[in-house]
Amino acid sequence: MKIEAAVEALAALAQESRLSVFRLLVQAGSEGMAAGMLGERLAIPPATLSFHLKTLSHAKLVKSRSEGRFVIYSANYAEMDGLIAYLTEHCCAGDATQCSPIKKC
Amino acid sequence: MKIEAAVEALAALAQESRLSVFRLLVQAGSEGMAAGMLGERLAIPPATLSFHLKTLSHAKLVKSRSEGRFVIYSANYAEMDGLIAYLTEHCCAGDATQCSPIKKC
DNA sequence: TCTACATTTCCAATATTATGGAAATATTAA
DNA sequence: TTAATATTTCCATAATATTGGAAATGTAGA
Repeated sequence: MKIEAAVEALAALAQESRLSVFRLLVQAGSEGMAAGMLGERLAIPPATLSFHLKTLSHAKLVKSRSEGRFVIYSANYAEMDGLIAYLTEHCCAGDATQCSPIKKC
Repeated sequence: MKIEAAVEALAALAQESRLSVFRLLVQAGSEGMAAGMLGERLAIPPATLSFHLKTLSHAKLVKSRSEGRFVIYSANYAEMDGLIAYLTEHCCAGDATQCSPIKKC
């Protein structure tokens, strides 16, 4: 992952509504969750939610698929994996033992 | 770590200059690096750098100490640890094996 | 086709963030 | 004390992000 992609992923997650959406999608697992359900659960109006989902999609942190008139969003674990790997590699370098995921090994 | 702190840490890192500063401080290790050296290495004007360092400090991602007329900044590994742990716990939950730091174990 | 519903786009208002010159502050050395 | 250097604060400007109502788009069922 390049620094530009890392910045974009970090920015996508650096907003409480979006981080909440992402967490909910992680909980939802691979089945994902419809946009409307996300909005209902988090009390976010449709237009606002759509804006945030677009931001997360553009950062590749979520995927979407259509099912009838529903749009089902799901977390993209691969991209999150990439982000965590980036942070672990570039932001713990030289002192990697201090970062918890590695410390656990 | 609460969601508010996670958002603040993510926001602090979600800007290329600041992420570069943090990476440089990680490389610098516990000795840290003077503000002026950071600005020189990254070609960031003093006022701009000071603004970004304040943002990183407020998010607790960097610490600073004075040495004479220099202010030495250093990475706060503990907070980065906390952020990575938060992301690993809340953003990979239920499917934790898909996140690389754990996959490596 | 018509109606209902899900979601997105459009748009404008508001809020937040980023930038950097200039002045202020702080420290050291002469 | 004075001059030099390091950093921060002040400030105005510009850029970007957030919000959500209303209209548009797309889909399913009657």
